[in-house]
Amino acid sequence: MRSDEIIRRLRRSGYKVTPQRVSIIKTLLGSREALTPAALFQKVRLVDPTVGEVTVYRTLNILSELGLVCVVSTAENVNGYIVRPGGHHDHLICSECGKVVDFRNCNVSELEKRLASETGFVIKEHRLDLYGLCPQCA
Amino acid sequence: MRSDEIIRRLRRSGYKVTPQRVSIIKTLLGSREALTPAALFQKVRLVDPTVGEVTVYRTLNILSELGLVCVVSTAENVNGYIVRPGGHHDHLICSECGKVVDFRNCNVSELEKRLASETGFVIKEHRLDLYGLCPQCA
DNA sequence: TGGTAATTGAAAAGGTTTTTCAGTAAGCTC
DNA sequence: GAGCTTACTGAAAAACCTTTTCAATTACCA
Repeated sequence: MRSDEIIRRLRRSGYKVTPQRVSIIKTLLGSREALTPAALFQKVRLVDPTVGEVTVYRTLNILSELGLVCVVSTAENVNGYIVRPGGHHDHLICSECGKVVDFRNCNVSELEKRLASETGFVIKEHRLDLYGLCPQCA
Repeated sequence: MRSDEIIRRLRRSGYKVTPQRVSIIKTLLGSREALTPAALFQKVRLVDPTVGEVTVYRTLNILSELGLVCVVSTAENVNGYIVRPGGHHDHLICSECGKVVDFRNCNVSELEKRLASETGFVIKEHRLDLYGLCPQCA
């Protein structure tokens, strides 16, 4: 997803496009790894010192509400945010360096069907995180 | 998993078995749903008023370290703890009432193989959470 | 170019989790 | 069992993380 797509979505949903929000979105897009609010704030402040930490939180909440970012739980019980690519996807996470790779076609629909009939649940969505070591850390 | 198994594991790892820890473990075992530290504290205090909130946190950290409980991220960005049944398992979570059902035989090993060869990752474990509505809430 | 309502940063407030500390108790040794 | 040692406890304080408040500012529509 590119920054102008995200910005368009923001505007379309009635939010104003401020320079602070643009800086935050671009910084988030520029990072391959999930960023905690604090880490994102540190990075943004280098590019645009006018951005306050509160605005980082507020912007992440908006992006999260709009489904434009998703939350990754890291090892230390801290939530990291990464930009969500279009459509459903899952994560492959390096336990060592924290790198996150998205993937699709996870194909758990068969499992969903089986569980639905066994438990009576109506299954709507899922989240699959695979943990391991990336090529660099392995 | 039964409370005496957990208690044995605690003792074997060099931790003392105190009445407070026993109360916390039994309360956690008695709940089918994941409990936040605060919710667990409320429940424990009914049974055993000598247990302080700090001890709940400390005990959860120990159980987590020993792999005896696992963390479930709930909708509101709050962490809930549930006792981990022996071996690997995944979760089926009701978005409405928060009920968590464990299941096994999730069979993502084929997917793991494919991703390993595509990305070069060494995959060690995974976590699969399915979200939907339980029979009561549907 | 105004006007208006949302947005901003800073400070304060609100929550959650951890640390500190003096007193207590589990569990080992005899 | 009794004594000893070391870990554990609750309460308060501290440390974090996140949200709310508020006056000033600014995006964006007409």
